[in-house]
Amino acid sequence: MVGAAPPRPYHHGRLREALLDAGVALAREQGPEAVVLRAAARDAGASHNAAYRHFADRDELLRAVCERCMSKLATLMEQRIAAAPADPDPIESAWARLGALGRAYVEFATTEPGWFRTAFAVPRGTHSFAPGEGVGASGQGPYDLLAARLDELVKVGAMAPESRPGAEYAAWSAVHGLATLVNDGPLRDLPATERERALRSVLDVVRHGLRARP
Amino acid sequence: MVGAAPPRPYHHGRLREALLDAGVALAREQGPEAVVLRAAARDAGASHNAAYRHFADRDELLRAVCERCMSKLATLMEQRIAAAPADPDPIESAWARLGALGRAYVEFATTEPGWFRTAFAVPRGTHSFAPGEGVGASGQGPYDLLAARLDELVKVGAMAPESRPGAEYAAWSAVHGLATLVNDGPLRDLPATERERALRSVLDVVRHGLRARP
DNA sequence: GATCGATGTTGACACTGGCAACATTGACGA
DNA sequence: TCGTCAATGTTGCCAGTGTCAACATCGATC
Repeated sequence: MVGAAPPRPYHHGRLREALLDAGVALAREQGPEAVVLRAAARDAGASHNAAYRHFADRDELLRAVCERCMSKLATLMEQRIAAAPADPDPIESAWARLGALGRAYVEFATTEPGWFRTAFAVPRGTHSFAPGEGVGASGQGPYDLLAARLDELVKVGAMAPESRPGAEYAAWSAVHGLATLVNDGPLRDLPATERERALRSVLDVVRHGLRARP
Repeated sequence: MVGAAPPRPYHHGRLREALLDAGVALAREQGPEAVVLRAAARDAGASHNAAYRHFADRDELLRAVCERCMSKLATLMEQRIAAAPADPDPIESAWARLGALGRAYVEFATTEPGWFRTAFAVPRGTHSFAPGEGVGASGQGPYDLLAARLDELVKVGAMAPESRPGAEYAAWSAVHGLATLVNDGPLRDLPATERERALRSVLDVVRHGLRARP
């Protein structure tokens, strides 16, 4: 058994990327707690401690993985907004796009629970992502995408301008709450049909809570 | 230095309670990740492994601590509901109580962030708390308290009966979402005044989203 | 061709969860 | 009275983790 294993070169070449890929894979399967330096290094084909040449500590690796997961969320939201059914009535179209955004958020939480949890597991001490981080193809993050939908609602007259300030908080909270309750929390075992009912209820309340009132 | 340390008895006597107290204290300071068997045992004045006589493993201890934290949340909600301002108009009173409930939820998340995170950090594999667990003085958990408020809204005519099914999801999600975003998530550094604005916006959308529409 | 900085490796330490074997104590029955 | 035993607590150990320090390799650059 001499020379059986082809000796890989001493230097990996793209270890940083490999560590990130491994971290993202771990996060997908088991959530943010599983993003562990030694495991990532193993999967990347390097020995532990190699990671320290690319990340100051475990938190820095985790933060980078979180940012990637946030990008994935933003990307799905972009896709679902683009695919929202168009309606002759611009008001109806605008509501449909907001609904598609909310649906995408919850869809991500249920189909990729590990990624969803990781996206929001940014280590303490780190502030939110800097501009340009955690964004989708359009360069916008989930928050930006939501704000754009709300601005559109005001523009087409679906929502009163007085209601606009603070509306992000309400819409975001409602959808984020359902997503976490279903993904992580007490509603984690809710059957799919009931989950759909819950989502409808949430979107309905947001729509009627935000809409221009006579 | 002979006989300086008063030797505590070999058997602790109430180790289970002491472990729980230590766990709750750790959770309060640093959240659920800090609920660690060895630290709890140290703080309780026993050596590691003593804990295994009372909890099968770390998850079982954590679960018991989570349940205590949920009780604390339920208790605060009960208090704030009871203290809600009464109004001659029963409809207004009912809304005030729902608002007090939502406020209490977010208040708990901001004033006791460790406990709040722990309340919802029930280990995977465990289902929600059994009936009678995680409840306040009235024997009701947060979900029960919310359902009672919504039933009351229907009863006094503030909310249409058709809107009642699924309303828990919407109300709970909205408040839970804000609480986690502010406690744990991207809004964790929101200044207090802005947080208050966000809370108002959330409560407002819930109210107008749920209310009987002409 | 020698030097040096960037990158990877090996070895060590302290911490955790968890298993096994042993120690202490109080209750209970012969 | 005394021996037995189950409940409870302890010491010792192992694997896995983050992190520091010392050493190894390699490519670019003078």
